[in-house]
Amino acid sequence: MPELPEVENVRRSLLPLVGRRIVDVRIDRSDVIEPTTRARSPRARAAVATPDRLLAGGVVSRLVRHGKHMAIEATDGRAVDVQLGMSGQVLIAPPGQQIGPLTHLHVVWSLDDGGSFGFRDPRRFGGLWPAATFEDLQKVRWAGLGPDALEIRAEVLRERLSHTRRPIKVALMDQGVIAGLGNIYVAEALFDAGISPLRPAERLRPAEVLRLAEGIRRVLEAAVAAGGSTLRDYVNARGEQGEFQGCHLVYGRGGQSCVRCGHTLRSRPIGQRASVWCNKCQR
DNA sequence: CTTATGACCTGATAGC
DNA sequence: TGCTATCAGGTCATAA
Repeated sequence: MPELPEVENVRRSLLPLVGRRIVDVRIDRSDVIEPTTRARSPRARAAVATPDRLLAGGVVSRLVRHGKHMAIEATDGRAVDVQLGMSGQVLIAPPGQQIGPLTHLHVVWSLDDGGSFGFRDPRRFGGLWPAATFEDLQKVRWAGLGPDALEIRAEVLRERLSHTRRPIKVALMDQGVIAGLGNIYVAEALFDAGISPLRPAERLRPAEVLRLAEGIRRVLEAAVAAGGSTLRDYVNARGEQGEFQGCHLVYGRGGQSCVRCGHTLRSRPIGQRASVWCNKCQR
């Protein structure tokens, strides 16, 4: 999916929404709303997927990100948690323009200035989770998330890693441990820190956790500044691609040479996910 | 409790 | 050209 840098760029490109009133919500596919309740009856589904729960009539007050989640809040308190999953996009159209036509455009919000924004998700691993208030949203949807990766502190990370023997790569992918990293940025951060993805998390030494926390922040800050990574689908709300894919030092470079030492980068699945690292630089 | 596995979806690409 | 297999930025429920 969009990982933290991509979600942050979506958030920033959506900031023109703040202060706009939502005058209409068109729902083309109600099962992207609270998709975890997909098993419910059609009647219950319809009750969950109403314009009112999707901020109809409200004025957008804030866009808040935590990890890979983004909340859209209205001045009356209502909020919607947006999760992009693997292929989700939020797209904005200025006054006088249309978002589409596009396939898999599931929800479109119309604004008081004639603009609009929409939620698109071909693969439907993402979704929208309405809440009565932002506090409810945090309680129900965000309480299980670890601290945001962009601001991770070494002492906090050390505590979070100290109770699991899973490979560090797998632990960092767990949103309950630290929120925001996915397959790309875990690989890049571990390379930056010089730590093998296979190391049991609880066995990292304090100095290594310090390097790791710094590596995570450094990589994410650079990726945010570069507009995120576009491998295939990712675009921000204005439809612009990211540039950080050109800066990947290990992700997607299995079999090529390490930019630091020249050794051939190793590549094999860890925790069911493709992983690439340098055996010499990462210990 | 922690950890592993399959399921959920579509679409792009590689190989035959 | 057209078929099938594989893979992809991520969770989630369930089983071990």
